[in-house]
Amino acid sequence: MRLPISREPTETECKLLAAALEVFAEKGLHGATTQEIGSLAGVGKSTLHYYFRHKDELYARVFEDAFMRMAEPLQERLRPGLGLRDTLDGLISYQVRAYHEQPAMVRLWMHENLIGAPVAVPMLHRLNQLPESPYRIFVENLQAAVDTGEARPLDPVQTFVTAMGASLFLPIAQASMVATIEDFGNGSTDLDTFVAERCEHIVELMYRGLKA
Amino acid sequence: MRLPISREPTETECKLLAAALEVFAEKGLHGATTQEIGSLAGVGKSTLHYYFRHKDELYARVFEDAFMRMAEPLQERLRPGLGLRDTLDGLISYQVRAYHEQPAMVRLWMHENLIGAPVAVPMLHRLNQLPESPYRIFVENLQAAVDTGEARPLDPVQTFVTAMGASLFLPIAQASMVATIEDFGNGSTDLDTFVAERCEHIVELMYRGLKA
DNA sequence: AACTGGACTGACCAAATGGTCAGACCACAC
DNA sequence: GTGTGGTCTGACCATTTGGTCAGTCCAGTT
Repeated sequence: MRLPISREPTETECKLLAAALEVFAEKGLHGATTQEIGSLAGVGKSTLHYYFRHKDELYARVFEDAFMRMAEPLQERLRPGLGLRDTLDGLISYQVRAYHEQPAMVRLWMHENLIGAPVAVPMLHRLNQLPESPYRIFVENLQAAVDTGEARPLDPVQTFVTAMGASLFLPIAQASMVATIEDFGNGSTDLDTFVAERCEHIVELMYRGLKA
Repeated sequence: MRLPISREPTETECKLLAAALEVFAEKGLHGATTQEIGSLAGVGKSTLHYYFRHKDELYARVFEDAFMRMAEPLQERLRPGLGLRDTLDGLISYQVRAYHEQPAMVRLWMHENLIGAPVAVPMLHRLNQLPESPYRIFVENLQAAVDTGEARPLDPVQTFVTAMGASLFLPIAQASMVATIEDFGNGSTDLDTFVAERCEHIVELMYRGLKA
């Protein structure tokens, strides 16, 4: 009867977390049903409520896990002291590739944004407080590039938002954008090669646009 | 008893469409309830089903109306023959401002993307077929700039995606991004001034990044 | 064998969902 | 007055929802 607290997660628990990630990413917090998550994990929905009292608690747990799993590799790529181009490349190349390969993460985050980001906003504030926050380092490296004269004067926060948008927009709006790529692209390019070319395109565009 | 077909829309019908836009933008097709839309319009949900047989039909109608209302002004701004900078500015300035002022449209479109864009994709294909499609003109103007040597060689479709992402990302991910702006911004800037500066920032960045 | 406690479930509940339908209401025509 | 036809609604229905709960099952301990 007691709820399990802080111990090695059961195999069932892991299956539930994996199933929940999939279903929450597909349908969002409100669209997902505990029934469907349970079935996908191979258990009844009662078992879900046994491990995670409420849907919201499971959701918060899933989102935090997924978010940290995506943000961690950024910390290796974005080191303090990197030059303008390496800083841009560190953020953009990783995000373009990672989110293309794991579209579930983008979907999960978009659903989260559409309900007001109740889990993401506190997480971001906590993360950005730390000196090793990759986003903080990106902004600080940009500011340093401005100070040393490598980059022209610019608002590093604006540039951060632009870099994020350029990297994430394709997976975010994939359903709509693929239609346009089909209409205007040279026809032979499939989505995978388009994404592969995308890293170089964004980094080159932004580097040229930012350098002094 | 008969369903009304092709006549001047009743006042109630207009109220329902306006209410539906608001609720669909907030909660998406599946999250919205006919009950809530009806109440917001000041009628019972039976009235909604009287005018629009099914929720899906109302949704498709609302989305198509809203999409065309947003795309139309672009046709005035994006004319064939514009130079590189004017083409960039035509798309970006309008979208940054319009979607900041009407965040409901972005939300509606994001929800639509998350369910696979069943209404948007056919619409886009239809729109892009036309020679006066603003997206087509944007891409063609970019290609022309490359051909005349005003711009360096580049893939105009990649550039289109980048321009869309840079313009739309802030309203798309507002809930999360505002947190980061608060953490790293200079503190005094509120969202409105950040958005105002955003147009110039993106256009300048992309123009410098694209020109030969 | 008897007991314990965690893992798990089927049956159940109140609430909410999209949708239906018979009929009320009302301005207008005859 | 007596229709008529469009507008609108309350009551209703089958289904699904998140969540509860009593109780089953079973490995380990004594």
